[in-house]
Amino acid sequence: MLSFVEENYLKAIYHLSEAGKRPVNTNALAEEMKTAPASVSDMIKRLSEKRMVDYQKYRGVNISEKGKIKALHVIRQHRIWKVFLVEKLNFQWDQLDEVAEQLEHIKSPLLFQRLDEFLGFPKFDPHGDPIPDENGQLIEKRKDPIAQLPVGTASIVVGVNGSSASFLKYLDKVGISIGTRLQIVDRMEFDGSVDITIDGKKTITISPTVAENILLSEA
Amino acid sequence: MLSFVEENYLKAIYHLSEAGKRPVNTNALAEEMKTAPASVSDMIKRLSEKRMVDYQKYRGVNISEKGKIKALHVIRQHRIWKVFLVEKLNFQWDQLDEVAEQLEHIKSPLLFQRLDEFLGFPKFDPHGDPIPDENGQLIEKRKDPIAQLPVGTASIVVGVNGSSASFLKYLDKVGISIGTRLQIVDRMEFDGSVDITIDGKKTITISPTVAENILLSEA
DNA sequence: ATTATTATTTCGATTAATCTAAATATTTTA
DNA sequence: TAAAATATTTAGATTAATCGAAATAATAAT
Ligand SMILES: [Mn+2]
Ligand SMILES: [Mn+2]
Ligand SMILES: [Mn+2]
Ligand SMILES: [Mn+2]
Repeated sequence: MLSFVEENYLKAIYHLSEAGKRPVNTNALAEEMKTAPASVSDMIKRLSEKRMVDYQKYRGVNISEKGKIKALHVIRQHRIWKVFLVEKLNFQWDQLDEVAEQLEHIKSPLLFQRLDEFLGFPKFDPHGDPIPDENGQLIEKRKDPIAQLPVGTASIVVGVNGSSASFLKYLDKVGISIGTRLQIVDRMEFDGSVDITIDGKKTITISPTVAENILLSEA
Repeated sequence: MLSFVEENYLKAIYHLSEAGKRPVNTNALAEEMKTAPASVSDMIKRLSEKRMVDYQKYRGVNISEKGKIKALHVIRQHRIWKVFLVEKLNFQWDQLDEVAEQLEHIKSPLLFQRLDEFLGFPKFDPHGDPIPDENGQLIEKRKDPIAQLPVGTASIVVGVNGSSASFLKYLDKVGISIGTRLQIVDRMEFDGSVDITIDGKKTITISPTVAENILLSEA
């Protein structure tokens, strides 16, 4: 059984390695975990003994298959709780992480089974991030920024890049959130501004920066 | 900030002292916490330094005002989660404690505020135990076993003594749960068996033992 | 009032998680 | 390629939580 701390490390390693694609170095992990590099060295040794990571000193750490499954399990629980907090308890986006970071460590398969059912088996969390299934399978849909899609595209908002308060407030104001249907109606060649229609109702112009940071689903 | 373990100890001290009425001795606490008495001595010292308990060695431990408030806070959270698990996730009684023991330690005033609201500000948990308010106030209603109430009494089931699986299964079978309305229609003098009407529908006879273990509200 | 029994505390260790400072390895730069 | 800079690990402590064994205090029995 992994401790809360070990689970948090695994999750960080998973994310920093981009799902296991590249090794993670000690300082990056120390920064992510807000601990001293020395503490990271210690913890990596522990995780290595538990076969959760592959590790050769000075070479960085790679998550193992076993570790990846565990990490995805925690990520699943994290995201399911987020859905609950937003859908049922009306949490704001910026209040989510602090609580989900705690709730994700609750040990009870039954709880998550029932919670998942209660929420209608959601596939994406409130940020548009996909929820892994019980086996750690991620059905990652491609997400493309508006800026990279052709005029005429009509699709669903599945995520945003970054999460600055001012950007989220802007989205709120113009009426865009996860699940909103957008259509790209025009693109200004001179600066990349885009006209979009929101939910088939009103049409607004968004800046190139905004177009870069709103992600639409491929289908 | 108290650790999970400290919170669990405080709760145990609160319960074993019957809400602070009497001191708790080391062995009783060790048994309750399933630890060695030596560990209890250590922990009591820690809690005493934090002014959560009053302690003189060999004299037992008394919960302090500060400690009582903290304990009631944890108890509140424990019971609110139980309501959630039963009402929203359809947990059985015997599956509750393991999960609630974990969830009760989540640190987030906002979460409990919202959860309380989501559940409609429940006053009692699924076992009929009262939920303390945010200030630790307990509006404890008297609970009387059927065996001690006069014939003619009509009232609501607010709790049961004990929680053996077979007893709970029996209650389930005859259709009695927290909130069920019962009327005492007759009592056999020779053995104390009682005839009760359930929800104004069917009338059944319960044994003296059962009559001793079903608790009705005073009002 | 001793003695025996029981309860409690202290002592000394262990494990998990953390830190600072020092040592060592790797990488970069000149 | 040797020195300088950076990254990482090791060494040695600390704190929380736990334990078994030994010492001590309190209580009960003779
Ligand atoms: Mn070390
Ligand atoms: Mn976490
Ligand atoms: Mn000690
Ligand atoms: Mn607990």
